[in-house]
Amino acid sequence: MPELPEVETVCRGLRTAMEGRVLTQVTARRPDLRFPLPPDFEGRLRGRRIERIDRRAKYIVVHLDDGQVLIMHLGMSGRMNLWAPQVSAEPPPLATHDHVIFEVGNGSRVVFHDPRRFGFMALTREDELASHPYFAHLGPEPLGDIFTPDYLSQSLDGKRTPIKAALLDQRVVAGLGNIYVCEALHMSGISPRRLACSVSGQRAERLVPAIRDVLERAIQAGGSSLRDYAQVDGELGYFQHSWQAYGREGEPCGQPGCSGTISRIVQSGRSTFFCNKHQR
DNA sequence: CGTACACCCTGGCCGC
DNA sequence: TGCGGCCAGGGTGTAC
Repeated sequence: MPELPEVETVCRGLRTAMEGRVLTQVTARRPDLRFPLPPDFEGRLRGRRIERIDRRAKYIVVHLDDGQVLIMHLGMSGRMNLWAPQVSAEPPPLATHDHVIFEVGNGSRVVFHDPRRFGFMALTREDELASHPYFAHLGPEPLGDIFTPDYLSQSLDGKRTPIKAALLDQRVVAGLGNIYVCEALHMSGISPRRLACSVSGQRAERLVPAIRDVLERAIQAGGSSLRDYAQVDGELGYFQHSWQAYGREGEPCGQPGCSGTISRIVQSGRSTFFCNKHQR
């Protein structure tokens, strides 16, 4: 159930398991993920060495030694399950919704598991990556240097949509999802219904660090759970985390000094959780 | 052009 | 226990 911090955690796990190693075998058990897999998907990956694994927004970007790039997206329910020979004598039996299996040169195995099949994989080339349809229109990384209060104010200028929707727009900032938008707005005291164009000045000064904060703390939590999970069952893609607003309808607002209650509303078809006392 | 909404798919949970 | 309805963390295509 991945948002940016979960994808970052998955990337870190995959790096450990795969970077610098050869894909000895790739098996796609069904060709129809969110989009059809590219032609000869297995053959184009087999025998390739993995040079580097990056994250861009919620995409996992795998650079191969022949200039190809494997792009993976976990969608809503995608996970990666790791297995290595030192964990158990035999790999666990394949389960329903285990769609793609990557076998790595050191004998370990990575399995893409995705019940809802909103996840997808694509192949492109290094020199076409930036202009690829998935990447061409992405805004800056929320944890990068470009994403500043000034940048945010400018890019929200004139937008009459609610700030909640604007922050989910990947052209404004790339990689924010429903949970962390709720959390960052809660932390910075901004109403999700406020018009995007009115988030500038002091509000933008509060919102940008709040976004960084919630993401960084979640990545830290993921990092520590990664160690635990990898030891237990190698399952990447989900970790326990406690939210201040998300999923807490009817509970007291946790903000220090606020006596409000968390409400749930629907904005552009998605749940928004917020405190209508301190978020203005 | 920007915004709003349906849709892709499966599973879990809740109420009857 | 069984079943229908509702919900879910994403991204895209279409209609206005």
